[in-house]
Amino acid sequence: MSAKREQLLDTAWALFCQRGYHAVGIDTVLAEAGVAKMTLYKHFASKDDLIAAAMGKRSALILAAIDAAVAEAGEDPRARLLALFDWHAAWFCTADFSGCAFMKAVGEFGEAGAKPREAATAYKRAMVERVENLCRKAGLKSPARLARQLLLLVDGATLYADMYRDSSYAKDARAAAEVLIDAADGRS
Amino acid sequence: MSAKREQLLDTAWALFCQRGYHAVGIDTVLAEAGVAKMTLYKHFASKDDLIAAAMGKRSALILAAIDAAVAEAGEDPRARLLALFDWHAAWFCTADFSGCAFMKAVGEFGEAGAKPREAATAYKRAMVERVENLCRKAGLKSPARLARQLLLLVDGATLYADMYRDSSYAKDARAAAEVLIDAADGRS
DNA sequence: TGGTAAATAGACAGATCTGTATATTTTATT
DNA sequence: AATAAAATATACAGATCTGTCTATTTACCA
Repeated sequence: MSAKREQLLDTAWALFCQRGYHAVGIDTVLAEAGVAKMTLYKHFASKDDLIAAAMGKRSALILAAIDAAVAEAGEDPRARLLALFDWHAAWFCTADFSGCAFMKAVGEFGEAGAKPREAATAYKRAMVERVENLCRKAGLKSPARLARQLLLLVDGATLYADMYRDSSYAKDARAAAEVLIDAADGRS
Repeated sequence: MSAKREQLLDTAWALFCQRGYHAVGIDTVLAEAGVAKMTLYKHFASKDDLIAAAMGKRSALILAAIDAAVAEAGEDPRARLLALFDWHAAWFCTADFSGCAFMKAVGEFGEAGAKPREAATAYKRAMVERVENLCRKAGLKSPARLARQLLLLVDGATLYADMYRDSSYAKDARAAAEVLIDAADGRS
């Protein structure tokens, strides 16, 4: 609703993703967003709350984008699964790609109840659920396990693409995924 | 050489890995290690230096442990490759497992020249080199690509095992690795 | 046992951090 | 134009952070 609130969420997401959650102070976010400090604390109870809210907003956007990419891939179940990898490949090639802020949150917020950590696990849970459904609808064997394995590839690729600033890991992940999918396909 | 120095490196590694690099202050490390502040700054120029040194020490230890596990796996090339996954599975089950400090360093030190980041990339590079050699000696097709793919699985599993505190991702990664290895094996 | 190196305690500077308090100004709506 | 809500500026408290300084004590080794 509030434009300033959205500005904060977007700026916070970008900065935290680039430089880390603890390394970036509130004042930096405020300066970059062009928002006063009191506005932040009127919208969010704490820095952790801002972080969790930014992750929540982004989670919804990303999941919607992936759903759209899957839908665009047509009816073929195999193509729908591979659309996930193509979406990530395109993401890795964006100019401001700097890794997955959800997995970075796991690294920085080790404590069990921390809100950013919970936001991250919720996102990944939603992700694996989607992939599992795709696997199941494709009639693949052991859909739950296959979904987990495919996400190991996706997140592994995201990590390495960020680490070496090399988008080509997406291709490797996709190729590996094809092998796993073929192996789980009873008709082949 | 110095016992205090080693104490610092080991304590720093454990704390940073558990709670994050920026979230843990020097004073916490000193208190936990039972070492005076001046001793730290006589051995290391800065906190980043301490971090990088701790990563360097641990890198050598881990690579040696993995080499030993591979050697123990015998002569069969496939078994040698899978030993990597078994080693990780055992690691995930340790009481104090809290993810991979190298990949967490990538998340927290985004700047290109940062010492902890360089220590992390160096470690992962040594790792992929080893796996690539194993793939090559096993006579597998596209050994370089396969090595990268296997490491996507390894690090993906490490991430999820930490995230959900669930060691079973090692099994999924291993099973996927077997499929990829079989597919790359011309004799099968 | 004397001398040298390593480690210590503890205070401190200076910066930065999160979060709050107060009073003012802008914006939007009616 | 009047009123209510949203956002602002600014200062501040209190904590925490890295890194330094000085003086003292411990440990080792010839």
